[in-house]
Amino acid sequence: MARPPTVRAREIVGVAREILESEGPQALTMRHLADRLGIRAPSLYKHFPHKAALEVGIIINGFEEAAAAFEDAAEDAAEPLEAFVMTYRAFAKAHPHVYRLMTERPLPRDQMPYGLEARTAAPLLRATGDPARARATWAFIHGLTMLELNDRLPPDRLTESAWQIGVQQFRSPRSDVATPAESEVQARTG
Amino acid sequence: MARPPTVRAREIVGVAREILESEGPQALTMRHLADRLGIRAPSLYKHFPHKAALEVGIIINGFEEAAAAFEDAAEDAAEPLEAFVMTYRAFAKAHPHVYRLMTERPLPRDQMPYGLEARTAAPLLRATGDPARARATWAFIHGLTMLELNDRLPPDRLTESAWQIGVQQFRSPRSDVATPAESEVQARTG
DNA sequence: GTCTATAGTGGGATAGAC
DNA sequence: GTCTATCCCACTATAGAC
Repeated sequence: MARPPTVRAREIVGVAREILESEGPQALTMRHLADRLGIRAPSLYKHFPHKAALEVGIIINGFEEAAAAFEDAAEDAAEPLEAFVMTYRAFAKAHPHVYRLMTERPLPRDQMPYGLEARTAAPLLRATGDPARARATWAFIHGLTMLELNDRLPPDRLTESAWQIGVQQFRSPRSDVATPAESEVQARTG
Repeated sequence: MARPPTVRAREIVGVAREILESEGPQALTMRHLADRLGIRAPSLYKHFPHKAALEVGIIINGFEEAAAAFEDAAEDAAEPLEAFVMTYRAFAKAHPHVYRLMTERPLPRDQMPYGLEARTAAPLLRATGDPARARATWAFIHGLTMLELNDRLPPDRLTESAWQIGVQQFRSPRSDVATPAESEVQARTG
């Protein structure tokens, strides 16, 4: 949020996130949220100009939690990429609807605390060593995560193998093939 | 579809897909579709029991088009994986809303023509050589595709590098690290 | 910060006549 | 296969009083 949210706004975001996580996005209506809070729907508009602002609050909340989890996982990890992937998968599985909100639309960067995106991306950046490589690795992780969350894959054992293969491939740069043009170092990885 | 669709049903699906592609999912309403067809909304229910059945028609339509494109791309390709990725990206970019419909929910396999899923998956399976490897590769391609479609990545040059790195990694199995347990051969890759 | 009341819009789906 | 008429649902948002 551009301006720091009030205590009450934070409470409302918390309840909104609970509704989203436990009942799904269709259930996150202004009426339902108000019911849960014991107030009337129109009162919510004193705290948030529109529903989208409320969702931005949930997104920020999710990023803060994810960033902390990724940082914890990176501490003293013998295999940083494995540790990251495990934590990432666990976060998405535990909060599928929040995860979708965080990844399915353009990030509202102008309404987010400065540095939060970079902080969340930092552990993977360190584990991969290069911003472009980090993005490719993230794409793999995100892709398999979404296919799992959306129940899109046949229920077989291949998915676990795919996770292993992907981590294996991205763990460190290949030494047996010529590498493409070195990508410039850049902090922002998203 | 379980039963072969009538000619009229096919026409309706075609128009529905046009609406979806050109105006987005919110625009795909029974009323709007009926307007385009010059009929009334209730009449649509003589052709489809509910809106979901109409969407299944669009999904099948999309798979048939994608499968044909992938097969064309695989013919005489010196670099099968590069060729596949180029075609896949182009399909998703040309039909973003159809692509989302095809990947964002469980496949309605029982309502689809037999073999269509496998046929669509075959070119990537051949390019990667192994079902589990194919799934990992697909996850990377799908992940980066979705992040691009959803405008989720910062507008920098890293994304093109990420595409290159991913293709490089998955082009052939690594020879410089020990491989994990060999995954069993299985045709169904999704 | 909360309320009541309500405007305005949109959606999916059905009954029954022709 | 199409129609008319209609039901019932849901939503965001605003005005104005307390």
